[in-house]
Amino acid sequence: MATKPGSHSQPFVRRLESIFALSEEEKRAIVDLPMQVVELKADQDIVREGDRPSRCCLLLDGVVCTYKLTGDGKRQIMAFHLAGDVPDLQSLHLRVLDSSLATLTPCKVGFIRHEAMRELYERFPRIGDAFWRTTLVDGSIFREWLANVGQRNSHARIAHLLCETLVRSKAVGLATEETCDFPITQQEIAEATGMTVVHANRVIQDLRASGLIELRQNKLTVPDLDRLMEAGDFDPAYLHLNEPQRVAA
Amino acid sequence: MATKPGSHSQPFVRRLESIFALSEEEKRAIVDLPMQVVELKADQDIVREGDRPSRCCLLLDGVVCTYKLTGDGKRQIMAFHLAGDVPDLQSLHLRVLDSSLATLTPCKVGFIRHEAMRELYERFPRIGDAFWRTTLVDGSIFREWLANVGQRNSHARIAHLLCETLVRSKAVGLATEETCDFPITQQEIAEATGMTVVHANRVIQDLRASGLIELRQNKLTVPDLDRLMEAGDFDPAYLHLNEPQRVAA
DNA sequence: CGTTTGGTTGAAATGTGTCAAACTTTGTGG
DNA sequence: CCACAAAGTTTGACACATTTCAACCAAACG
Repeated sequence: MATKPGSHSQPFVRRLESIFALSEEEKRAIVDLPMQVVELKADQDIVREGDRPSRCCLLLDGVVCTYKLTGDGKRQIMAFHLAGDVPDLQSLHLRVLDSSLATLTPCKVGFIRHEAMRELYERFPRIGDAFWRTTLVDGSIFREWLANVGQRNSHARIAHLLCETLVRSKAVGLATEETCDFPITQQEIAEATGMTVVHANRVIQDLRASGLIELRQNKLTVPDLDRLMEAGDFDPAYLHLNEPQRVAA
Repeated sequence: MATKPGSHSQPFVRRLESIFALSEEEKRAIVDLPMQVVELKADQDIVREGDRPSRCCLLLDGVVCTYKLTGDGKRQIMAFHLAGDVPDLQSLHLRVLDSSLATLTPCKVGFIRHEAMRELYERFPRIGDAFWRTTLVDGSIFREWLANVGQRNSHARIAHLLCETLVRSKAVGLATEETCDFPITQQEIAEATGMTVVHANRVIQDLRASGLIELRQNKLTVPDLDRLMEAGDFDPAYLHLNEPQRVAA
């Protein structure tokens, strides 16, 4: 529960660097952000729709999801977040949260006060651009998920989700060539892809049977990513990884 | 095709004001943005996925949609845009477009060079905040659409879409109490809600039959918005309209 | 170990898609 | 201003993907 700077926010820097080029000075300023580090159990809400938080949540370890509940109690998972993500960065400019945030695994998170974030990006405008850009990448991912759920059949939907998870894990150094952690239940896969657990289960079995994936014990292995990408109609462009940036000022 | 400032961008100011408080000086600076005004026919692409534009598109009149095509040629419409929107504002920070933009009606658009936008918000940081905020509101809408398509049944999906259109139209002064323009075909409704035209048609007939909507000749009338909101599980919070802002500096 | 959580299975019900045709409105050129 | 074409809407019959419900099994865990 200590409020102190330190090497905690290293994953944050790594994540920003996966989509934006930062100078040493900028990285140092980010690492020095004061934050309150907290350990959380699995399946706990961090913030809820309707809250008006005064701080952002930096995920340091574990997996978190953004979700909404519909009127009749069904849950749509809108994003899975990995270490280094700030899933509610948008709360800097949107007073009231429009979705909730929950842990899926035990997590370590750092809470950073909005003022600290604002001071940081006012002092370093390029960090402001980097923050803006990450929220835009998040938006791009929501669009892709919308297309995924709206237009693709159940097999492609799940294949697409698995591709994304592996590619993003690799981008932040959380995966080997063909394997990454996958501590996500079939129930949660179903909620992310807009189908029933029962159906998600049958689809996963099909994907396994066709040799596209191995998925067990919280591990995802993709022996042939190209083939899974084909099956999931997956093109990583929407992740906006490693696009050349404007040169630092 | 004139490159000139003028009163064209008035809708833009109105749109920004619907979610952000601007000073007179800031408004003037926005209205003075140099832009190239162009008239477009219906059903034309403005920019395409994969493009690397050097300018943004400000919609001055008409209706535009953001969409993606999946591998097998199906189209997901991800947003409808009204006068005052800048549907590709994100291109300021995302080099490569991840979705396409097409007119649905004849349109008047103003193209504004990225440099001009950047100069503007570097000179007026609060305008930068306003821009950032509009992209965040867009993101919030994508999330809601994701929940809509992923979790709600077909009747609620369409009811929700119609609620949103009416509420947003009202917010920018494009609607009376219960009626707004609706120059959107059933095919397009279907593509926005992830169903077939045939099914969308049957649902619309149901909604008409239960007296929830009148929808014909490019006009949408909602005699009892509360009832339609109920049917569509619609809560306008995600539009982030008129939230109190931080006071101008 | 027993209990809980997550995964798997089967059979039946149903919402939505498909296909193909007809109808209606809108727009356009003669 | 009519006639025609094009675009959009509506209909019916049928196929099928997905949900529902209910039970069972397997793994994880204190």
